[in-house]
Amino acid sequence: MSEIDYKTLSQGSALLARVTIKDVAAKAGVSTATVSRVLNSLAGVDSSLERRVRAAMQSLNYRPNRVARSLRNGLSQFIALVVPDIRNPFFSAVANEIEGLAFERGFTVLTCNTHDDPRRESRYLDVLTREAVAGIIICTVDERQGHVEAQAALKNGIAVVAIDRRLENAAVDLVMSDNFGAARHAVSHLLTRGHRRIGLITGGNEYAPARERRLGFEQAFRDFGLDHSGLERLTDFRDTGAEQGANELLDLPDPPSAIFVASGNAAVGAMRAIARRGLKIGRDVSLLIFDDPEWAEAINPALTTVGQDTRQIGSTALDLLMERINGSNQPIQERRIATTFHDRESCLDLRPPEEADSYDRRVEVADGGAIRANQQDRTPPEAPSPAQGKLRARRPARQGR
Amino acid sequence: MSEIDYKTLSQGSALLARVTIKDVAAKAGVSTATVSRVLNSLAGVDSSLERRVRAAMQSLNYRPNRVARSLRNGLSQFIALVVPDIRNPFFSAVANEIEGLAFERGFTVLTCNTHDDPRRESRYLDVLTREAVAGIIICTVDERQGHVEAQAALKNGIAVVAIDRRLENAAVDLVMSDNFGAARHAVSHLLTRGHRRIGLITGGNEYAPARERRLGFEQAFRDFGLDHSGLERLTDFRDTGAEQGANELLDLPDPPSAIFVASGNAAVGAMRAIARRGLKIGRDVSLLIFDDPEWAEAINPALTTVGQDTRQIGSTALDLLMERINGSNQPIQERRIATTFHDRESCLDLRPPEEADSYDRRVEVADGGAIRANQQDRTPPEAPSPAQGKLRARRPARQGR
DNA sequence: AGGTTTCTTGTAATCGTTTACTGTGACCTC
DNA sequence: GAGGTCACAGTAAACGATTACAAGAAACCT
Repeated sequence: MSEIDYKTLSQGSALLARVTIKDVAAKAGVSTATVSRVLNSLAGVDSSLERRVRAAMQSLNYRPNRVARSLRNGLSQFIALVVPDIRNPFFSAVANEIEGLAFERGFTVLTCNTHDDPRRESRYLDVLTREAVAGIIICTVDERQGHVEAQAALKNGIAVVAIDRRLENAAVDLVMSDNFGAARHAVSHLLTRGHRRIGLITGGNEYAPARERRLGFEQAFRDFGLDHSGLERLTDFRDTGAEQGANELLDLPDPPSAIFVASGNAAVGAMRAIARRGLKIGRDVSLLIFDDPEWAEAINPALTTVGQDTRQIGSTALDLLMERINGSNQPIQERRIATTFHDRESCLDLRPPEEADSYDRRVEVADGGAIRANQQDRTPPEAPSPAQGKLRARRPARQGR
Repeated sequence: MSEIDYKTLSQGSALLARVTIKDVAAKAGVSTATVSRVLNSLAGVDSSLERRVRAAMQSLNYRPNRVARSLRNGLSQFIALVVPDIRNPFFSAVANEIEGLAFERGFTVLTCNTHDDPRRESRYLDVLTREAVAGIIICTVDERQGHVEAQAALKNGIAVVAIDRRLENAAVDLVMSDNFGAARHAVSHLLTRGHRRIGLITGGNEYAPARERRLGFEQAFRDFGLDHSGLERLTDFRDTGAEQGANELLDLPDPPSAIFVASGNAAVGAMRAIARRGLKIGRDVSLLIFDDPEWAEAINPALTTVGQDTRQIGSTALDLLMERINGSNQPIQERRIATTFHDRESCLDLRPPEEADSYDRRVEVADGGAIRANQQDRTPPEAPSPAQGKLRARRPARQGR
C-alpha cells in the first residue's frame, strides 16, 4: 500500500523483491536449513529457535515459494483433471468435487479439456509431466491408445487414476459407475411398466460405459425373457448425434413407446427431436435418461433419470490418487459406484390401472442391477424386491403405444 | 518400455532420470548456455551448432523442465481462472473457451472454485501468487473486498482481469455482458406483449450484474412510461433462493403474468416452483430467463432467454490478460459484451391477435438495449426498429393475466 | 578424564534452467 | 601491424527451496 507498490504496479510485470527463506533465516539469526526444518516441521529443532523462526516468518509475512520446492522435490502440489469437456454437467460436477477436496489437502487442480481429441490429450499429458504434477485423474479420449502417454507419466513418478472410461493396458486404478446395473435396472423399469418397443441411444462401442449400458439394456430384456427390440442407435455421446438417432427412431413405422438415452448430454438432443415434431414427453413418448442434470427435475414433465454419484466418483478417484501419491503399492483397483434411479414423470405406465403397483421413487442401484430401497424415500409403501439378479415380468407381452 | 521402466514403476513414486539440458549439451558438444539459446530461439547461434543441438534434443527426446524455467523466470505458464462455481453452465462455458485458447498459446489453466466463500478466494489467490501464475481471470466473490488480494497478486507481477463481476478499487480490466441493456430489452419484450405485472428474481445488490439487470428491468418500465411493478425479489443467484422468490410471487393475490429470472442457475429454482404448483410455463405464467443453457431450447416449451456470449467473454478476457502478461501499460479497460435474445415459446403474447406484429426470433442486444436485427434470423419480415433508446408501448395499459 | 553417543545446527551441494559477463578469434580500419 | 569491433560460445552465478554431511556441544558412561 506504500508508494513503492504503486510504482512497481505501474511498471507492469516488474517483480517485487519477495521475501525468501534467506530473509527469514537472517532475521531469526539461524541458517536456512533450520528455517526449512521448521517449515516442514521436522523433528530436532530447539523450541526456542523454532519460536524465533516462526516469529520471523510472521513478521516478514513469509510464504514459501512453491516453484522452488517443486524443482527440488521433483513434484508439485498440482493434480490434473483431464476430461473431454468440462461443460458436460457430469464432468463439471466431478471436477467440482475433486477440486474442493484437493484444495483442502493443499493441492490445486489443473483442468484440461481434451475436446475429444487424442492429440490434444497427449499434448496435455506431456505438459503435465513436465510440470511435474503429483497426479492425474483422467477420462481418456481413446481407451485403446490413451495408455501410451499414461505410462510415460507413470514412469515419471506421477500417479494416475482413470475415471468413467477405461485406460486399457495401463496399470492404473479405475473409478466408474455401475453402468451395466444402472442400465439394466432402468430398462427393467420400463419393461415392468409394459413398454416393449424401447429405443436406445448411446455412444459407440469404443467406450466402456457405452458398451456396458448397452449390455445392461439387453440384459434387462433377457431378464424378462424377451428379445431386445433391435431399436439401438449407436451414435456418439453428443447432442447432435442423439438428435439424429431420436429422429430415426421416431420416423420408424412402428416407433418405440419409450427411449432410453444413455447420457445427459445426448438427452438434450433427443428432447429437441421430440419437441421439434410436436410430441410430448411422458404422453406421446416416454423418456428415460442416464445422468441427472439439475434441470431434469425442474422441467415439465420432470425427467425420470439415472443419477450418477458424481460426488462419490470424485472423492473415490481423489482418494485413490492420494494413496498412490503417497507411495501406495496396492494392487490395481477398480471401483464401481452405485447410481440412483429417480423415478419422476417422463415414463408412462402402460399397464391398466389395476395392474400398476406402487414402487419407490428414488432407488439406489448397485451390484449389477439388484434393487435396494433408499432410506430417504418419502413414499415407500412396499419394497418391490424382485428375485435377486433376475427380474421377471408379471405379464407376458403387451405391445406398447 | 524396458525392464528398468517397470522396476521404477513398481517402486511407486521413484523418479526416472530425466534428460536435462546438460545431457543435450554434452551430446551436442556445446555448453548449456548454447542449448538454452537454441531452445529459446535467441539470435546469435551459428546455424551448424544449432543443427547439432536440435539433433541432440531430438535423439534424446529432450523436454525442457517447466518448473526450473518458472523458478528462474519468476513466471510460470499457468493462468488461473477463479470462479464461484464451475458447475454453473455460464462459468463452465467461459472456462471451456479460455482453456482452449490458452492452451494454444502454451498456457495451462488452473481452475479454482471459490464456492462463494471469500476466505477460499483469498486462500486461492495466495496460492496462485506463490505458484507464480502468469495471470488470473477472476469472478470475485466480494466486489468490495476482493481487491485486497488482487492487489497483492498485481504487486507480484501477476496480470489480473475481472469477469462478470467488478473488482472495486483494483486497477484491473473488466469483461462483462451488457447486463443493463440485455435486461431492458428483455423486459421491453414482455411489456410490448402486454405484460404489466412482471416479477423479477435476481441476486442481491452487492453484485454489479444483479444491480445492472435490475436497473435494466426498471428502465424498461420507464421507457414505456409505466411504474415498475414492485414485484422484485432480490434473493441470491442460486436455485433455492430463486425457488423461494418464485413461490412468494406466485402466492400473491394478484400474481405476475410473467417472471424474469436474472440467472440461469436461479431459473431452475423458479421452474421447480412453477412445476410444483402444477402451473404450466408459457400458459399460466410466462418465463424469461437470463443465460441460455443448452437445455433451454430442448424443453417444452422452449425457454425465451437472454444468452450471454460466453465465447466472446472468454476470448476477450484472455486477450486482455495476454496483453497485460506481455507488459502492456494500456489504461484500464472495461469491455461490454453484447447478448443475444432468443425469443422462443415461454412468453405469452397477451395482446389480441390483430395487434400482435411479427418480430425477430433472435436478436443481438448491445449498446444499452438498442435493438439490431440479427443477420442469421430465419424470419425477419420487418425489423421493428423502435425509437433509439426509448421504446414506447403501442397501447396504454392492459392488465396481464 | 577420555571416549562415546546423542542432539542440534550449520555448510554447501543440488534440482534444471536462464543470462550477465568474459573470452576468443575473425575481420576491419588507419 | 596496432587497435577496435563484432559475432559467437562458454563460465558460472543466480532463482528458492531441501537435505546429505559435517561439526560442535552436551550428556552419559566407564
